[in-house]
Amino acid sequence: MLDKTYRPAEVEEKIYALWERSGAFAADSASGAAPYCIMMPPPNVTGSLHMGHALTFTLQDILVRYHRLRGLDVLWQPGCDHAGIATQMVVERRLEEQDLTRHSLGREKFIERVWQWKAESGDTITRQLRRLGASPDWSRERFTMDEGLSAAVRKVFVDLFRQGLIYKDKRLVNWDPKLHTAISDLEVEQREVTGKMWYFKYPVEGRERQYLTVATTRPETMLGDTAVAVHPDDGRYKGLVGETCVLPIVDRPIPVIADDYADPEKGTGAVKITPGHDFNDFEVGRRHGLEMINVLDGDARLNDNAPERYRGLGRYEAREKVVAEMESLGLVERVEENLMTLPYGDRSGVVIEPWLMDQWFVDAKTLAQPAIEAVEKGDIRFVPEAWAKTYFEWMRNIQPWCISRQIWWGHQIPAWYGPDGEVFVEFTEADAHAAAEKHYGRTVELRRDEDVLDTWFSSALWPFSTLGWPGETPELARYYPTDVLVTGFDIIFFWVARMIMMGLHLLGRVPFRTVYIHALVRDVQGQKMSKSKGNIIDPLVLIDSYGTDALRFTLAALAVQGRDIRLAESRVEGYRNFATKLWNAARFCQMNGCRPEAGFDPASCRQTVNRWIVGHVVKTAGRMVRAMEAYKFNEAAGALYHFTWGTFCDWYLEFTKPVLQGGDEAAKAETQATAAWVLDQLLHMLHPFMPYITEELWRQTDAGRAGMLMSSSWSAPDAALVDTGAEAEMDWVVRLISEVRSVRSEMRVPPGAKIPLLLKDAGDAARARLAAHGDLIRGLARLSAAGPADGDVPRGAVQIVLDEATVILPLADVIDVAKEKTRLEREMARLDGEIAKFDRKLANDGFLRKAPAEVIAEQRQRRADAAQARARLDQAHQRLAAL
RNA sequence: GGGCGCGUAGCUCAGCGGGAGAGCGCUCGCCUCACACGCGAGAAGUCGCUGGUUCGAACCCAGCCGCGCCCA
Repeated sequence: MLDKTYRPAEVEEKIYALWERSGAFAADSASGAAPYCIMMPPPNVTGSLHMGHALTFTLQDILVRYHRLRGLDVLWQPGCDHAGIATQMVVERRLEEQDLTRHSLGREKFIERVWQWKAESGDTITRQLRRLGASPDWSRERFTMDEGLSAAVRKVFVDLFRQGLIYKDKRLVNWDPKLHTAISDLEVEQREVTGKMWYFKYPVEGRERQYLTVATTRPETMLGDTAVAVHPDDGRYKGLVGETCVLPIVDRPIPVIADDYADPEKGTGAVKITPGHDFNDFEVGRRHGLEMINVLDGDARLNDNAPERYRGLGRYEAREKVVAEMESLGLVERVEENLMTLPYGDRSGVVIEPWLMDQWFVDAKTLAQPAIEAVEKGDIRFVPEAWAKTYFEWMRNIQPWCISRQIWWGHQIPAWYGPDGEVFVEFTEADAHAAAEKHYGRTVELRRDEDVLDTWFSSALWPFSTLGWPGETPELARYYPTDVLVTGFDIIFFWVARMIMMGLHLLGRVPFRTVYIHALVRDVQGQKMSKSKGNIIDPLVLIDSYGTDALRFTLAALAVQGRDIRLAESRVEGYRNFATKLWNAARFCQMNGCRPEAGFDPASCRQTVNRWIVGHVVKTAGRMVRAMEAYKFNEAAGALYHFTWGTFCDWYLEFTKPVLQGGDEAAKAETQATAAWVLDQLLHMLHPFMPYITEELWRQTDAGRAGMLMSSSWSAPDAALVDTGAEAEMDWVVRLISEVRSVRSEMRVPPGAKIPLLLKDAGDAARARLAAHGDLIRGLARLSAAGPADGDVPRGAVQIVLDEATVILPLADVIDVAKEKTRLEREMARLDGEIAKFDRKLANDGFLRKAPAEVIAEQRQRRADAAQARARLDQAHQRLAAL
């Protein structure tokens, strides 16, 4: 016998172990079934489970469990990402505690420490994924730093280099002065801050007391100025173009140049140009062949290119000193408050410096072209479709991708330099030596490039490197292209776009056919969850309180396309209650001998209630399947929730009570088998959403079952099983009972009191229905008797209109005739309003001419129904008045 | 500045051309033999504003107001 409540903590661990041990997660590439593959977005090894993970992995697990049940050979490929910068930061912080730095340790020892750390705590996230009930093929787990995946990275680097798609270039990059590495544009966060705008006067050479005023938010960079630019059409400065300014403090002559970049509307219209420290200025510098002076070092301190008294100062100290000095020179015109955006490193949180240096780049523009076309042609579909726009927007304006990082943890770039700086990009060191020997005609010392690659470079290969590429493995042939990629919009650029580019370029085929983009999980106020705000909801805490299934169901029910999820704990609690409800429905079935019957055919049901519930199962299954195919998780969850609670529990199980306790053995046996079948269908349909409780119920409701629920198979029952007659009949019963209950409650009839019911003016169908379902109507409406009214209507009765019939409840003791009259009058007035509305519509010539015939017919029917009800109410009213 | 999205019941949100819905909360009544993590009944909304298209608009279009996100 099942316990009274479901206790997830006692079930989940046990069930997960059963699943995993059985091998049910594993893909079977030898099976004859069609393949279905999802690549798990690899979480950081350093990571621990947060709400975003909970959502994305829940949705993926729903998809893979659903497709397994549908009989497909499912591969959900798991693994972790080495997360270069993040992981290195964690390990460095740990070293700090022991007064060590990575430099004191040396590269090799440091890398050892990182691997050590990964071995100790790298499985935290995968352990937590197991608690979520995730069912990937763990036997195929991969790590981006695995030898196989690393070899793929080296091969891609070498190939792209030879194709000219990877190159080394001296450009301005985003330099993180705290982490001492370049980062890509995407790793830079633009934050709005209030700063100052200083207006500096630069003296014009050879013109006494004449100045050009330039505005700057970063005074310290003036030490690297190499020009002042004005707009070519700006009349104010016409005569100055070609002249020379004397850069104050530095005393360097710099030209006044004409360039469109200078905006006459902004500031003074004259702008200082620092090509070494500003992206826009860099372009201006290129156009005019300006000198590019770098005045900062890797710590963002002033270097030897600055005047001696500035050297070694931090950028902010230098700023103060420059301002002070300009002031003492009388060259500060004014200072204003200024709202501006500053670039911050997303990991370090410090202001990024544009810094001129040699870095490796991917020619993203070339790779983007086919990737854009793939989405345009529909080879890849975004769900919701709107995200394709975001994708196009970025892809069409894509910049060279800076892929080198000045850190140690990651894939070291396979490039070696000869004594004269000649570069040899090769798959191995031996190859590099061979190439160098060929080049120089002798053996030379080679120095390997110190840098490692952006982590996203290896993630971009994930959909095929995990399948054994560049080897031609059976897995690659079978599972690539994968079916769907499930992820958040925040990494469309970081990851999705790059996988598409790499997949198309290297394999000639898209990596996935569909990209499902889900929402962000926010708190109830709609705030993004973050540690600093302290509004984090820990999924593991929710799991501890309410069970994994409740959390999963909540996330699915809230996963509406195109809208962020505001997570309130009360929702999780509500779905925990739902799990308990399901549990108790199963308990009821069990207590009443409803055991699954082998070979049960729902089409063979004779009992109306059973034919009715079977039809509902069919409809629910249809809704669920359609929703799943459209990635409308909320609709699938909603359909299952409403059927389970609102139909199966609220009505069907109540309907079965008289039968199950009655003496008609045939009806009883059929009902037991049907109830068991319905529950069985429910367990299958709910399993992807609530895997633990459904699996546990599967085990407990029938000891004789052969396998596990997760490995069983399910297909939607035949649509032909819907019996519209049974539907109309039971719908009538439901309406009758609901009406009676409503009146009882309104009239304050004590819940325990049994009252008689009479049905007046009923047609044959209604009379038959009342007779057929008398037992359950009496039980659920708490009636002493229910039968047709043949004689006069008793005095002091409440009257309810039900289609053509009137339901009479003689309640002489409790009824207040005046109040009852008012109630009927209110109801009649409401119907009059409705009828008038229909009449207006039906009198409208335009409506009759242009509206579809079925809409007109429907309006006519509804008018007729309303009129009938109105007439019955009128009769009821007259009967009351006659009292 | 450019782009995207959102304003529907107290809260969180479905619905996106022909009858205003759900969950939570609230009110009333019930320990009714599966379930009080429950059962039954109910109250509650000029569907942001203004105009347009249409026989018909919460739904389509335009403008406005408010909010959010992304990119410069």
